[in-house]
Amino acid sequence: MQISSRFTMAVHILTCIEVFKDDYQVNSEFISSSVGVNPVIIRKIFGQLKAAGLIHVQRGGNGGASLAKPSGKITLLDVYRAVDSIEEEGLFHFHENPNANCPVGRNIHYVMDERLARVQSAMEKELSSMTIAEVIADTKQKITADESA
Amino acid sequence: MQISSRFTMAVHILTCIEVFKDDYQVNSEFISSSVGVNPVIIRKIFGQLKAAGLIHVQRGGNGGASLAKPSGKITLLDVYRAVDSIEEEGLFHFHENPNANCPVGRNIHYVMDERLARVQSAMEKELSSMTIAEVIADTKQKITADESA
DNA sequence: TTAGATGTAACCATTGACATTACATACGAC
DNA sequence: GTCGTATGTAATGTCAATGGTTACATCTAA
Repeated sequence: MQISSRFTMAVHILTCIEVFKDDYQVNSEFISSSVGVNPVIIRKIFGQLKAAGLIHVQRGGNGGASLAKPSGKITLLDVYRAVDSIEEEGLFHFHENPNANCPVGRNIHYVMDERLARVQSAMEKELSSMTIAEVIADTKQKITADESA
Repeated sequence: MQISSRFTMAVHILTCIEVFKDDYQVNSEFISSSVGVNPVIIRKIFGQLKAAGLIHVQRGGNGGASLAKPSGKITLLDVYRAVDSIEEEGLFHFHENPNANCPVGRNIHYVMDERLARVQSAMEKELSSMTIAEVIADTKQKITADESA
């Protein structure tokens, strides 16, 4: 089982918004061309990023998206939480019907929960240490390097 | 997207094997009752755990499963890798058709890969720090505590 | 040889992701 | 105010993975 590509698409979207903001109208059509998916998919992710307070979205002519806060203040954890609804469920999915009449079945959930939470925390800590600003910086640097080659 | 419940089932299975080995014949039927799923599911996970060298499985009367190595030598990462085929794919799923004609689309994969690998490593490091022996010890302790209450 | 266990193939149902069309809704410019 | 343009979202379809279940071949200890 893998984490949905919505996450990498969302990072891609935020990067595009910032990189192209001065030169293009960054709307769902424009971004869909860069990401390589249907514009509707982009709009749905727009909705999730907007709900999380990461971007502003405007309708109408000259519409499109813009960052709601500095890229240095947006961590990959923010993005991950915005598009993957792990809040309620957690990263791990526990089997649902362990037998309460079995000593192991009755206690395994309790015993594992703390450990699974630690694993998820480790992952989230790493995600929270990275910002969109860094991704943008690396991308721009790569673009420049490619052009001079 | 969540990690398959096969992982927590596998931990449950390994715990059962060790906890009940002296008092019961621990076969797929027995375990399925504790885990709360169909015996065939248990047998499929048997196959994955066996392929990973974590258990021995024996057919026929008095058959069943046993640990192939001390529980203290089996980490949760071993179990995770045994049942979730993340080896080839990785934890994250990248969108597959970024536009090579777009400066961002052309480079986003390269820029993100290193970061995603770091996140996965952080998670695996945490998983590798926990052993089945610890899960068993906590489970036994919980059972004793419940009985004396 | 036989009872009992695993190994596995062949289904089915459900779920979630992602794709796509279509259209209602909102906003800016004139 | 109307008109062009972009978002918001419902409806539908496809595809893959999970988990459930039945059935049966295969193996093994007694």
